[in-house]
Amino acid sequence: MELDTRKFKILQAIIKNYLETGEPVGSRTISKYTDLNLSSATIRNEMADLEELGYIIQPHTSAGRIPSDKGYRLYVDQMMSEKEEELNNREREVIELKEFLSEKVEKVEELLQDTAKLLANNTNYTSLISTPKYFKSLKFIQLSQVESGKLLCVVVLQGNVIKNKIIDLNKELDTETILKLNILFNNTLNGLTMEEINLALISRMTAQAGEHTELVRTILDVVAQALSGDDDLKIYTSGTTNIFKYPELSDSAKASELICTLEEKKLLTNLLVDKEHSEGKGIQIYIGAETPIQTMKDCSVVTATYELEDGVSGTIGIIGPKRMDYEKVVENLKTVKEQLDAVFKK
Amino acid sequence: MELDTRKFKILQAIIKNYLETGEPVGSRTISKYTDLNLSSATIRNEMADLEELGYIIQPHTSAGRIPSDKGYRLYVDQMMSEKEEELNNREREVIELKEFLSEKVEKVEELLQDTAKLLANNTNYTSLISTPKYFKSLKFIQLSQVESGKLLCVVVLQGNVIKNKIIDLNKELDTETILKLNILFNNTLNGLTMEEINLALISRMTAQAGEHTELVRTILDVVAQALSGDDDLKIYTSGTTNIFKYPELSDSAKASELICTLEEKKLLTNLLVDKEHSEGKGIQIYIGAETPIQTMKDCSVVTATYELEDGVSGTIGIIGPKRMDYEKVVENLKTVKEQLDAVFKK
DNA sequence: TGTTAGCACTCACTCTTTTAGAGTGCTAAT
DNA sequence: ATTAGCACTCTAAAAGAGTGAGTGCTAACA
Repeated sequence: MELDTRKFKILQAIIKNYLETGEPVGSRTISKYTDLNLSSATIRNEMADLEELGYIIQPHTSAGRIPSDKGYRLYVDQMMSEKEEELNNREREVIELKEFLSEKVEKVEELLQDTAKLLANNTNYTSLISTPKYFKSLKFIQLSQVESGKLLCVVVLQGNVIKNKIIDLNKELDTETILKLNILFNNTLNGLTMEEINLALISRMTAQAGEHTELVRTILDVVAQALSGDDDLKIYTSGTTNIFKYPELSDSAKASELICTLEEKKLLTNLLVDKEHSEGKGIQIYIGAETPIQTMKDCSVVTATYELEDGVSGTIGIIGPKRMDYEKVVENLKTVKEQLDAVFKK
Repeated sequence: MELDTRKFKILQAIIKNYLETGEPVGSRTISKYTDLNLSSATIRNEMADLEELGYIIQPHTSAGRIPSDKGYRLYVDQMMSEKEEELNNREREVIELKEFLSEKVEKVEELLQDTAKLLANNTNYTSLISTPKYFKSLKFIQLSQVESGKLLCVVVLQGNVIKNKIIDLNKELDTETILKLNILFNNTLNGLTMEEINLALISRMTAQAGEHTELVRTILDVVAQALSGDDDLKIYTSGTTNIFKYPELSDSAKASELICTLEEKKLLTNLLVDKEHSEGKGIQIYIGAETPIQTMKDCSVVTATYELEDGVSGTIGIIGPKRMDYEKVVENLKTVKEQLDAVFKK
């Protein structure tokens, strides 16, 4: 049995209607509100076929049909039109966003949090956003003695991201030595990435350091830590409570589980890696069981990746019920993505 | 009508029982499970009095009684015994905590987050913790040129808290000038607090700066920002979903409202200031409507303040239903507070 | 005078039954 | 191939009945 044009149309109508109303849709509704001019009985036959094909589901015998995961999949892959009429509204949104975002480019964290909040408010779903994985290369390093026995080590990375650490010295250092170390580090490592700092370089440095070999090693550790940027990955969420707007998610058990997942940010990293379901343009859609996070199997997740430069990127995402307004969400994500790209490039 | 010993005992029995069971408690229960040897009828009479006095409430005509806010207040103020037997258990807990905490003193943020998690797990309520308001005085300042036209400004505060900012210069600076500025700032401002940096000092500095007056001003702004520490106040929450364990909080509307409040960390700052209900030892208990946050009027909140040094402190708190196990919560908070004090003093 | 037994009464809860409505599947006619 | 018609299914909401915990009041008692 194949999906002919009529079945396709009917399926589309069912899904559209369900997305709008959130109620299972019956044959009569489709019969009335499509231009197919078919009686409900005919629709019923087709629906039975569609169910057999796995695109729709009957919650119980005497209910209408709702889309299955497979149905949704088909919808987002083939049915979601990018309506041109909506561009108008969209354009307005873009501008608002721009104004909103450009106010405070300073504090990246705050910017991201606000962006998440904006997204959550706009869509009425839960949003999440991860800090970008910045900076691959070293730009500048500054060592200075804060007080006796304490060496302040400031590392500036490409993209003007700054890390610092105070190192406890076991002996005193004179100003001259510190100056020398500063020059040594900056001359040797400037512009290099984690990978480019190899053993050859390191041994050259330790050789030059003379009696301060140990210290150089310690400082290199700090640099490594900074470059790895492991501990920088932060994930912000917003609009958690929006899930209560959707009865299918808001019973105590499910809500609790979901909110728990959102609180344990670490669990969310899975969402930020997988690119399997990417559909060009850096938008990924996970429907139901497709999501890499078990607890979200009753949700859909849409993510987008914003980029600063090659390979330096973060992720924004929306989590909502499977019957979310995918078009709106994708629109919003695209807009925000563009805005973020723009802001960071500046 | 006064609260004689018998009424006191009965009230205590009612509250204890209610805290344990979570069910309204009836006269028969009290009659059986106290050593007063009174019939249920007598208890009923007393209960009627206690209700008139405002200590207990009847949810509906044919239900037992539950404590009112006033009743809880009396309980935490006068009935909560610090049972010595519990000290044993407590001692064990302390040690566990110590091991747990001493692992990672490095990353304060992580430490606090983990502490919050620990508290939430231990108590089965929601926990919150605020970063300490550090550092009042300036320890060290370091200016250095990262690349042409960009000046890196690192400010180290008492307590080794580090802030940095990159300043865009409108003109080039030579190494000598930067050195001079470094010396100027460190000599003039070292060890001073926000308040001590007065206009006299500032004008002296700008005078000495010569053509770089404007730059000095900019740097002073950075210093001021760092010293104010406004943007440092962070609040972490954990165990949000624990509220679902308490039916009186977990209906959709209330839970949503609560979680929303917890998400909007800014709203929580109110909890961290007010000291009105402090009961020695830095433990504050807010019952129901007493809390400064409207949305928590069905909860009780217990907070403790941990201190680094005079006036430098943060707050830990527990949010739960009014029928929370106050003794346990207070124990836990005390323990954690002590641990944090110890860790930070080290 | 304080305490108690006894009893009628209240009210939330649970369980069952009823009803209404939406929607289906099947059959026979077109 | 499509449709009208009808019996059937199932949910959700409403209505009703029974249960039990707990009360308030009264009258008797020590």
